[in-house]
Amino acid sequence: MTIRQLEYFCAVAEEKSVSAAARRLYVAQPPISRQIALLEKELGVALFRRGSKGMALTDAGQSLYQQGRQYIADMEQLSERVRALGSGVSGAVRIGVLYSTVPYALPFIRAFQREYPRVELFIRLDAPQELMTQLNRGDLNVLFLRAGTKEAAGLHERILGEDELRLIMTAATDPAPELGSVPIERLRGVPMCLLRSDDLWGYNESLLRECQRSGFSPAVACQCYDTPMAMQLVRAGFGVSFLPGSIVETVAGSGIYAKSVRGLRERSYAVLAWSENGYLSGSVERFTQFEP
Amino acid sequence: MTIRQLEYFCAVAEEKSVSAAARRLYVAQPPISRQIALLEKELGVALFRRGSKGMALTDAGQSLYQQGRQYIADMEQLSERVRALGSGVSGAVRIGVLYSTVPYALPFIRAFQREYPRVELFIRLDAPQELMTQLNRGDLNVLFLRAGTKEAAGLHERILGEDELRLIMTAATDPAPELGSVPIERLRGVPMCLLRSDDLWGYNESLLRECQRSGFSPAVACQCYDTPMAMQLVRAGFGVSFLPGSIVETVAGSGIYAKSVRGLRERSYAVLAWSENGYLSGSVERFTQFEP
DNA sequence: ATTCGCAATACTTTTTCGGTATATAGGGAG
DNA sequence: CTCCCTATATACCGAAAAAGTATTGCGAAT
Repeated sequence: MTIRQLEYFCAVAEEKSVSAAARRLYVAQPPISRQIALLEKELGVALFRRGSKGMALTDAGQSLYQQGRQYIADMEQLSERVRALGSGVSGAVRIGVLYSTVPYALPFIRAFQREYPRVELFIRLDAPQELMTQLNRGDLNVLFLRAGTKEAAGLHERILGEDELRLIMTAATDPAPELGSVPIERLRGVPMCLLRSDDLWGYNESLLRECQRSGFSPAVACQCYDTPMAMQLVRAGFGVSFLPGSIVETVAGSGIYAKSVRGLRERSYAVLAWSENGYLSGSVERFTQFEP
Repeated sequence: MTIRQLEYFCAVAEEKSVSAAARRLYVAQPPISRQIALLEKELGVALFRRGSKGMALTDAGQSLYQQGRQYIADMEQLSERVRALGSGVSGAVRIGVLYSTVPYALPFIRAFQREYPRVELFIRLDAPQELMTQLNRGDLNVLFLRAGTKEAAGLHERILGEDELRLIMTAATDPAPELGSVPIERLRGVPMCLLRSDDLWGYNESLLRECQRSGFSPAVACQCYDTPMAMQLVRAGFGVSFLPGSIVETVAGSGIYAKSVRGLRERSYAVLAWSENGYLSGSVERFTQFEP
């Protein structure tokens, strides 16, 4: 029993005529007769009562017709679903977002969602180490990260935007209260709350280099693992910290503000990253190539 | 997309290997590769990730596999259902039963039901004219009737059993209270409640003939259309009546009893009848041929 | 680096499927 | 009642598709 036999059969059942069905399907009449006969032989049932005024369904034919039509429709739907999945218009994308990339990630994700509303999106906000672990485990498909000067191993990266590194502080810890921007020399001896640098995608290393070019080493007050914690530390007066410019707006207020650092040329890049090896599903592929 | 392609695909998905699937399906390996490739081309999706350690499903493949297995199972089930319908092990039979054939009909139907429990049975008890109308309209498929000496037109008949015609009466209307059986001459002048004879399958005609052979005409008290009414009339003392022997037991009691009529040679045949022209579904065919 | 295993490709053979021509049956008109 | 018309079934042929055999190509493991 093949799909084609079912289609022929249903056409004949609807037209109540082999000839009419043949015309509708753009084939000759004998093949239809033959396939119907084969189907009947295989099932061991007469599906039609042959009369000179056309073909009428038997009980068995009636049953086959009702279910057969549904069956053919199911097949179409099945193909369509898989096709959609392959082309990326449906499926799922699991996204990991680093806190400081939120200003890039959210508009991107939103635009993608508008374009492909049938793709399920899962979003996880976490620290870079966690995100990487989950990417490698396959629990996440793509990450919004910060790229440093180094190339990350085993990752495809796509730059979404670049930011100036800005100093954030409270009024009490402002190294240059009288100026609109802070000369880098003023950072000498100022306690800083830095994000840990054992991940490849931070900006600490380059920051340290910049300070050393100015002839001093920064005073590290403490290190933390995520941006929100660093913000809390700054707010509590532990010291100052650095953030990419674009994220500053979302965390400013409540006693915290940002200034540029004159002489700090280092910039931070927000990137979309995904695994170099390993398989990308259609929807993930679409996501990585998506242009908002 | 064909069923065969789906089957090949599912086998490969399960074995995670083209070669293993080929062995399982008793075909060579290249056809499997080719059909998979064709399927992928048609759907525009990679269904497998090819590695030297076998084939692994992609997301699209995963989806197709889950639904495809179900789909194939559905096809099997579809075939089976139609086959069953054709062979008569499932389906429906609409049965009309004449009151006086109940002792034959019920055991027959019960035995059929035991043999083919998946066949739906609809049973209607009615007067012969009604039953015939419904048979001709196609509302009923088979009838349990009484056959007279005449052949019924347009009906196949199958004799299920024969009965002596017995006289039923109350003590007050017994024409021969002192005898165990009634000589036919005693019926002279005895009022009778007869079933109407304008149907072909009654026994009135032959009964009248028998009386006339004995030299008298029966005194007709009244005529009715169905056995239960005749019974009520007898019970109420309108007169005596005739019934096939086998039904007498089910209606005896409550003042009514039966006696043989000596000299009445006419017998009544319980028959299973179905339309001569017109199409018989598998289950109806089975029913008509059924031997309890 | 070599070899082994497995999937893909090239090519041949067989089967199946569709097309043309024709036979056959049933119904309606004269 | 006969003829004809319509519609389905059958016969046969050519084309397309599928399976089989042989071979290549690619990765991984030793």
